[in-house]
Amino acid sequence: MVQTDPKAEPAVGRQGSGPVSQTRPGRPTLRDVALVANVSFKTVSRVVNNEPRVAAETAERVQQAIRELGFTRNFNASSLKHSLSSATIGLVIADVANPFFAVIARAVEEVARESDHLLVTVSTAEDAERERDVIEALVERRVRGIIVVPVSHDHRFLRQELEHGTAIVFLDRPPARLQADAVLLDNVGGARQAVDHLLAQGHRRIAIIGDRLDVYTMAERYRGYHASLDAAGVEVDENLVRFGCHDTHDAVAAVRELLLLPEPPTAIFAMNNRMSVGCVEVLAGLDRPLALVGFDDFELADALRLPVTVVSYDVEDVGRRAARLLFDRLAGNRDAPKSLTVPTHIIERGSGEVRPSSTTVQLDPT
Amino acid sequence: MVQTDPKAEPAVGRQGSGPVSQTRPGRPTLRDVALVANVSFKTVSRVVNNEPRVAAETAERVQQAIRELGFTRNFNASSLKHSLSSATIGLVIADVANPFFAVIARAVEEVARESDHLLVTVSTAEDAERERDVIEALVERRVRGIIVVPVSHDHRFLRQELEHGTAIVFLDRPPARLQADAVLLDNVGGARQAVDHLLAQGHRRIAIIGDRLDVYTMAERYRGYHASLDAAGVEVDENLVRFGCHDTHDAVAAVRELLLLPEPPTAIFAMNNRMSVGCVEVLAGLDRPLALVGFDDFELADALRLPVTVVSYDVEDVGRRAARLLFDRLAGNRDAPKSLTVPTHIIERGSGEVRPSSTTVQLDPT
DNA sequence: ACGGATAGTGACACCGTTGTCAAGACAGTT
DNA sequence: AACTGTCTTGACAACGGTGTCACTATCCGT
Repeated sequence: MVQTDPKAEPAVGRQGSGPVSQTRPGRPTLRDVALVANVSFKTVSRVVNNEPRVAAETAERVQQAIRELGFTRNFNASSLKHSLSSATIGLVIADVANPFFAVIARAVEEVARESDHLLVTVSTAEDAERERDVIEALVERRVRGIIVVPVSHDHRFLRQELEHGTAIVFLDRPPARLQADAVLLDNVGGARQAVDHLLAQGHRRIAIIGDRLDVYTMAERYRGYHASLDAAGVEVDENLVRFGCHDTHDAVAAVRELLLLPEPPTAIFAMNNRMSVGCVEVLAGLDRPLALVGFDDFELADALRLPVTVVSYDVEDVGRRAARLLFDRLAGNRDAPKSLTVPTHIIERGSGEVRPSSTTVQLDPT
Repeated sequence: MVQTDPKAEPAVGRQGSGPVSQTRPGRPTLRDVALVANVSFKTVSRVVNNEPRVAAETAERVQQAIRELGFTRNFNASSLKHSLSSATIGLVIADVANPFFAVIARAVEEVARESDHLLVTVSTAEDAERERDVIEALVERRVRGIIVVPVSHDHRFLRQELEHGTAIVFLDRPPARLQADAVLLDNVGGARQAVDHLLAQGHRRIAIIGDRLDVYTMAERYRGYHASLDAAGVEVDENLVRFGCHDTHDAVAAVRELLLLPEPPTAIFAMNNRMSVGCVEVLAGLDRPLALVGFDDFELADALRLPVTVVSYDVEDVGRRAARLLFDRLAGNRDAPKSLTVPTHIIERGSGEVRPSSTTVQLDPT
């Protein structure tokens, strides 16, 4: 039972009947199994990979040893050999806790699983430096492909990766200074729909609340806002334009400020789901609510005190398409980079159909 | 300058001034870089790892070659060498798109990032077989640790993994037939708080809606429900007990059924955030709403037509603690398995403070 | 009885990297 | 000039697997 042989022999006695106590830390390898089963490690490899040319009796003995030692193949080592890297893809997003990204993550993971790949999800927190770092980390791990919601404005550093065979698909925002696949939304069109809708209700003082303008989607949606107002001959009042709101909390503050203006808006266009939620928290407390249309649908939007009219689109589909594009590349597709645009549509729930009130809205400034 | 050695030479000409066109597919290796920089591959390895003993001029030449070829170290190969596997941990959850899990994922990723680890997130969809499969896949990739929200009721298959050095922490639900670390909620206590609260408002017919009873958290919360009613001397009416609701949709159906009972409930205890949302969707449409207390807080719960009273707890903290426990193990802690229980508290928002109505509630059965 | 096919197995090189060791160059000592 | 030490570099063996090939034993047909 107790062995004193100081040499490389693993802690296996094999003269008892009970399970062997694995003294040595670390995982058993093919060689350890081979020693126990009394075959060469190559034969163990054959058994592990279900290769045909193994005698049934030998295979059984090997299986027994595998169970006994709790052997599991080292996937990294085997993929090292045939150089096709770990069956893994990467997803680079801003923040998993944001429902938009969470749904994307689920869709991508689902497609990945269909192709027997694992998904590594990493967050950038909208930081360009972190973006480079995490992509670097993924490349070092030799993921086969990366789906990225980009932050930085220069993706030339990815050109060599593409040439080396890593598939890269951009999601929600296009690549900058790089030719690559992308799945985007009709941001301009969606924003136009939103603002057109508010204009049609008679609104003229339409505020807009969003994140930093250097985020691609924000810029695009702002373009749509502009285009809609321009087409209607309504001048943009810079006082009603509020960028730089990063989260719900910022949006709440922005709405409060808007309401305290000498000439407050009668409607708000919230540029993403975070902004919408912030708006709702304030607007729900008002007697005579402002009109609100938000970009992005979100759960419970219809169960709120003020059910929110939104510009919606199939988020799951966005993720799925990006993942499909990626696996298409991995399967060998060498066509020129493709860019898909997913359409948007408006869902009327009430908040967007509020008419402008003649009297100025009151807010208790707390 | 030009070398004509027919052997092992990669597709690199090096007689021009412009960037070298990489004809050969596949990634450059240390050897490729070495060939270009005219040093041994070991020297390149030194440069890549910032080892001290390299002449400045040599290092510069190597760096140049690295940039030129777009070389990136193969992390899998290096971790193969020193046998401490890829700096990666795994997170096994039911579904990333569920806000509870999304927040957990973010918290875990954050802690992982602090320790320079990547996070692989995989979903089980509450399927025990998939649980085994994905854990197997993670182990094959030699993740250093796994945080798992378990589904199956027998985790003995993980014992050998633990012995082999893979850290495993259970989250939200305890391990079955295995000694391992866990971070849990005070499910019984939380449920008691919820039902006690409803009893205090005068309710006696308190319905309960939840997922399958074989999910640990459901069973525990049901115990709390029972305990509370028992203590108050109220008999449990089986008609008011609705299990097997997997999603929001199922919950909606369950509430509809409850309302059509000859003796409908005056209050509902929703056993998780999915159930609460389902309840809200129905209750918000009623003239005289039933009382509702939900387990799990959720975004916008306070902006709903019927602001929802919930049993809350710090979800982020749950994830963080699990991750800390994991990295603590990876750092070498060999203490006996620990089990943490995160406390819960009630947040009153209105729905839980509705008094029982004397008249029977009416529902238009659509 | 003999050549050839085939089943079963092992030896060995190799994947891309790091650790170990040794060797060459050069400076400073004695 | 010989010796020591430091700096710089390369050869070579791992790490844990897989692919290739060669070898033995058996089986078949003639």
